[in-house]
This record gives sequence, structure tokens and C-alpha cells, in this order.
Amino acid sequence: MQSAQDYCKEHKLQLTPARRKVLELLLQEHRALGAYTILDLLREAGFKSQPPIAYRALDFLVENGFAHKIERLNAFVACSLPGTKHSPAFMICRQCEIVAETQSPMSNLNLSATADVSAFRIEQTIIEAKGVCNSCAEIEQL
Amino acid sequence: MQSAQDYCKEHKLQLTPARRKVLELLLQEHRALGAYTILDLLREAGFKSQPPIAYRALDFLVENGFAHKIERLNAFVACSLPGTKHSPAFMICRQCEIVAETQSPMSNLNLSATADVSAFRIEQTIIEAKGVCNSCAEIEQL
DNA sequence: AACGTTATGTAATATTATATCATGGAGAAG
DNA sequence: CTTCTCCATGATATAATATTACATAACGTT
Repeated sequence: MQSAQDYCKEHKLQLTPARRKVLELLLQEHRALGAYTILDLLREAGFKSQPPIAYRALDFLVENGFAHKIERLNAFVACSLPGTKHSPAFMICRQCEIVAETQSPMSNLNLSATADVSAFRIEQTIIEAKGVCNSCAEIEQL
Repeated sequence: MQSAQDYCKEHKLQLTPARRKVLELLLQEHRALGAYTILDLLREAGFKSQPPIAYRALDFLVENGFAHKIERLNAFVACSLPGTKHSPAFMICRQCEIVAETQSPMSNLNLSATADVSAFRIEQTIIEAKGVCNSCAEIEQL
């Protein structure tokens, strides 16, 4: 949170109350939060409650690398490595819905190496894996 | 299409008129089609037009490996390698929206090798890259 | 003070997806 | 051959996600 503030100062970005609150909410969770869940939490915290409030804050956070969208879930998580250029991959537990971010082991170059893809200039890659986390796997085995 | 029919016969799957039509529609396009676009096309072809019609057919096609959902686009494409176990990756042109399927160069093992992910048992991975295809890249340069 | 830029307020609506319950049709079991 | 069961479809409603559009405000610059 502190580092987010510093980063914004340095890059002349405005970490406004709504944006700040959304980031806090995301940081408190290890699961992905839907835009409307966030909207509810914002409302509870005294913010206005129309959808654009949440979507604008989320857009800001995603654009500036403070959060990621998990496409499979239509939901959002705080970035675990804000301010750094990275190509993230996500692990989603289908049981407890926890989301873990990891560094993608695959560079764009890797993907480009496959034959029929040489016809593309890749700009951004998303990787999302679904499975079960260790704790849930143990429970399943009982 | 023929092979899809054969595959269904072999696996006792029912390639009903609606499912068949949706598959045909997807095969005709190299872009991803949204469920409601498909629904419109179905209607034009004389099918009933409630959302579940399209979603059920799409679910069937996806479950049985005839199609994939592109999460980034909330849209669907025909599978280029139906009937085979594969771990696909998609290239989406942000300009013309063409979608190309390629074989993922990354096995689950690869991803699992990254440290903080060893705590997951991965069951399915999606990879979607956005960029520009060659033809659009050329046009952009003008 | 006037202006431009960025962010917020507000209403309405578009898009994507699912739940639920009723109906029909084809093959298996009796 | 008929009853049962399973699977697919028909139909209505509604949920969940996301965006458009236009108005207002806040703030620094000229």
C-alpha cells in the first residue's frame, strides 16, 4: 500500500480515495473480487455506488499495474509485483477460489516460437490455470 | 464437420440440429463469435431464439472438444484439433479480431515448475495472447 | 478569471449468462 | 407395446457483468 502511494507520486498518478479503497480491498483478499462485490464494499465504506465507480477504479489499477483481471472469473486481484514489468500467470483453486500469482515461465518469445504463430506480433499474454490448491487437495482426499 | 459427426457416433454423442448448426457457424468464422451473435444466426436459420438454446449448444461443443471459449472476448471458436487431447493457446488480433489456435508450448509441468505454484495441482490452463496479425501489422505501418 | 485536464456523479442501458420449470422424443426394461 | 428414464429442447424470467453518455466538480496552468 505504501509502495503503491510512492509509485503514484513518482509517476504523477492520482491515487484517489476510491482507487485507494479498491486497492486496499483487493490487497485484503487472496481471492479475486468481482466488480459488483467491490461496489458493495465501497458502498459500505460510504462511497457512491454506481457501477462506473468500481469499474473506473479497477481500470486505473489494472492499467497502472496494481491489479490484474482474472478473465475466467470476471474478477480482479491485487498484483503481487506492482511496478515491475512482468508476465504473470495465475493459479485458481476451483474449490476455495484462492488466486495465486506467479511469474510466467513462458516469455512471448517462447510462444512465438511455435510455427503457426509466427504470423503474430504478440503484445500481451494471459495465462490462467485452474486446479486445486494443496489445502483443498488434502481435504478432497479424506 | 464430417469428422465431428464420426466422432459423435463413436462416442455416442448426439450432434443434434442446433449443436450441428452452431458448430457449422463457428467453423465458417476465423473469429470468435459471441453467444448472442450465434443466437441471432440461429434465429435466422429458423431455430428458436432464447439464450439457453445457444448456451446449451456451446456448452456441449466446448465440453466435447469441438470448440473453445475465448475468455478475453467472452466468445467462442471452433477447435482446430477436435478429438485430440491438447492444451491450446490462442492468438487474438486486436485489429481484425481473428483468432488462431496453436498448440501450447507449455505443459502443465512447465508451469508447475515455478516455485510458488508447486502448491497447486493444475487441471487446466488457458493461454490467450493479444497482438496484431501480420496483415494488420502491415496495414498499421502505412 | 478563463481554460484544459482529470476525476467523479448519475441515469440509463447493453451485454453476457443462468435458473427454473415444463415439454417432447428415443431407447431400454419390463 | 407400453412405461420408464434419460437426454434434449421450449419458454419465461432474471441475474451478473459491463458500458455509454452526459453533467458536475476539482485543480493546476495560462
